Amino acid sequence: MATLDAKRLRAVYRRLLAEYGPQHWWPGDSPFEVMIGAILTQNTAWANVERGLGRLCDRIPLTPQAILSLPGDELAACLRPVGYFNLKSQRLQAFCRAYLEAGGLAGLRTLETEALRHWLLRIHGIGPETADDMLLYAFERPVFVVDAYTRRVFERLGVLTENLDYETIRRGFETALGQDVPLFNEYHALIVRHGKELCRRTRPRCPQCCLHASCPGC
DNA sequence: CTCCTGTCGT
DNA sequence: ACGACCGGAG
Repeated sequence: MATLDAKRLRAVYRRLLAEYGPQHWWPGDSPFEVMIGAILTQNTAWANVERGLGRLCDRIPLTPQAILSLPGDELAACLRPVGYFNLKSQRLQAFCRAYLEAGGLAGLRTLETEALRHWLLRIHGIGPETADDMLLYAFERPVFVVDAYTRRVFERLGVLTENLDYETIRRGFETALGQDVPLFNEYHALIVRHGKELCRRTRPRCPQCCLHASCPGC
């Protein structure tokens, strides 16, 4: 991939921030809650995740020990509004086992970012995007999160070409933008907001889009 | 590529 | 009645 244009990426960021304002993603929750939220929100609307977490919260404290003590089918029942509840019940418990084995937050925090990333990716149910969500929003590591919205928005803008693999895109953004945690945090949140509301897969609302003037896709 | 699944907006 | 949802595994 040709090097991403840093000025272009910053211009897009400024425009999105001016349009939507700060998104305040995951500011108040504990790192552990951010991590389980990252698993539950896989291909799932966040509103449904909040319902699932609320039901779980009513039943047990949100700790790895309590989540592991709950029988898998009862955990799945709490997670029903989330969708994929049987899968996510298993993924959540697999994550909690690994989390405790690693010595919890205190143990994980000592790892370098690359080592922590590889540790996360070895857990069943954690792929590149979920791992990077955790690295950025729970551990505040300078990792740019790439998701389906990122691909769609920047392909339409002519910044990305199709069929680029995850790592290529992630490194492209990180190289262009520098290691800036607050920027990565806000940028990803803005991309999600924009992809959801305006730059939708079908029938994108191009006439209302704040990036319309600089977008060759419409 | 297919499966996993409830909930929302259109 | 759909399609889409802050994806990942087989």
